[in-house]
Amino acid sequence: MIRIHNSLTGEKQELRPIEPGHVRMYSCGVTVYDYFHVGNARMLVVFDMVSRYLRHRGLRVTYVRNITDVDDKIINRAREAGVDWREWAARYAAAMHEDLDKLGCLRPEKEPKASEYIDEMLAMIGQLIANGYAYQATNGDVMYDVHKFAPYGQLSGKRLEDLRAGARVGVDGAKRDPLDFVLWKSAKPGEPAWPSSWGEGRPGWHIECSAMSTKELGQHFDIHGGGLDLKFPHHENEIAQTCGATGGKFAEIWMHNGFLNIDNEKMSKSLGNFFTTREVLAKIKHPEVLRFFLLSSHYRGPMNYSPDQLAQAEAGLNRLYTALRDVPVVGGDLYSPTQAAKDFDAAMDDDFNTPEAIAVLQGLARELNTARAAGGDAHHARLLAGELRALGAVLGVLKIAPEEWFRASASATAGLSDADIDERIAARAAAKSAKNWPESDRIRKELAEAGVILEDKPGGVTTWRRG
RNA sequence: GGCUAGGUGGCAGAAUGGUUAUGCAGCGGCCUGCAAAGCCGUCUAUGCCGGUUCGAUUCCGACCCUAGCCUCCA
Repeated sequence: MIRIHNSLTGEKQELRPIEPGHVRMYSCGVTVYDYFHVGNARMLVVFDMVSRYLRHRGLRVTYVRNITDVDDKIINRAREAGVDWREWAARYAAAMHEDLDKLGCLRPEKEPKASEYIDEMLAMIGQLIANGYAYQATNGDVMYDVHKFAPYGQLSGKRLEDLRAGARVGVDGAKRDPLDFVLWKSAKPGEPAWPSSWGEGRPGWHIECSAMSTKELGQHFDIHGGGLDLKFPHHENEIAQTCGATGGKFAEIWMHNGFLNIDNEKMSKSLGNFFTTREVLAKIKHPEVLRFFLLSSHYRGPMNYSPDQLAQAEAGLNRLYTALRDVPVVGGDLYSPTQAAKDFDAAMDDDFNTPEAIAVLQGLARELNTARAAGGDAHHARLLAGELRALGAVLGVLKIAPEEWFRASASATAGLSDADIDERIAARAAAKSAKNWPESDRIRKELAEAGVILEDKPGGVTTWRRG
């Protein structure tokens, strides 16, 4: 039984797909106005992990993650650069795919772009007006009338009075209520616009997700996810829109991932404390390091980004790859579900407890190290290695050959080449056979200073890895 | 001010009404020419004050602190 924390109720509930055996899930993707930052990466990796795990448990998954390509930020950036907004969005959508591929995120079944769903948005807005939930304001914008939707605030636990008491909502003269939000913005010169019954204009951000999710998954589906900061107002507004237009149910379970902070503060442009995923990927040994780090803490809690944390993630992964090292894989990985596999599933079944699942992997590594030690059970070791790889794959890690992992370097260009290293090792082997220990140690130290660690194995074999 | 989440050992991070995850780091041992890796052992913890209980880190209440949302934001 898979249990998931539902933001709507604040409690864990059993996942019972509306259509038996088939989970339909949607997550709000990124706005492609720039390279996405590591905070975005957390959300993308988290929901990729969710979809991978549900598939691992034998469920069919239809995962839809949108691309927001109609947005103020895109329009402004494109204008500053003197580029067409479509071209600008396409450029960063392509970059996003490159980085996501590196991070091991599978492509969702559908990746709708907002600009291709204008008709669906207009239809939904029309329905909202017909149902009495929306109105055209004096400035031409079409607004959602939050008073009319009784459950408004249910997801975020906010009441309209409390929101107003906040007194931080700017008063817009065109709105009946400061909390009303825009569905359709009337056209401004030089901005993208589409014709509509309410005049030329473009969609508001919130209506995009309602229209795309309804079109691709139907109005009633299983899981809707996104970052915690989208809970209010974005997801609250999505509920108001979809339920207001269709009169039916929307997502059964709402999932929100916590923030990735820097120095215990949320990343933000104003504080200048954010990193793009692209620049982080360039600094680490392998993309799996970032992915492993992002999954090393429970998805709902906050976590802190720091180089030290990445180093710890690399160390953890090192241990797992070390266990897999030199264990022959014959005809693909052998997988025989054991207690560890059951423990892994039990941890993941409980609201995707990836830290505990990783602990199971570490336990498996220990078992594997024992089995493959001199005098151990080589056949058992192969089974364990296959299992470790299979479970790692569910989290999207341990996907490369151990040798590749150990030869990878955080700084791809600097340092010694593989051939250089082999040459020094040969020189050291000669010194060793002459029992010239000072020379042997000198070479080892020299390599260590270049970031290469040597390991003498039984039988006079020396292997190396980049630290 | 309103609402929400959280405060666990040197670091990160789970779990749990009583038997002290996991990884990194440290210490001791085995192994090694010496190392590295591995294995074995081992030291550090549950913000503060009350309450319930045979017993609370875990449940309840107050307090302190932190973060987030209330405005675009994963």
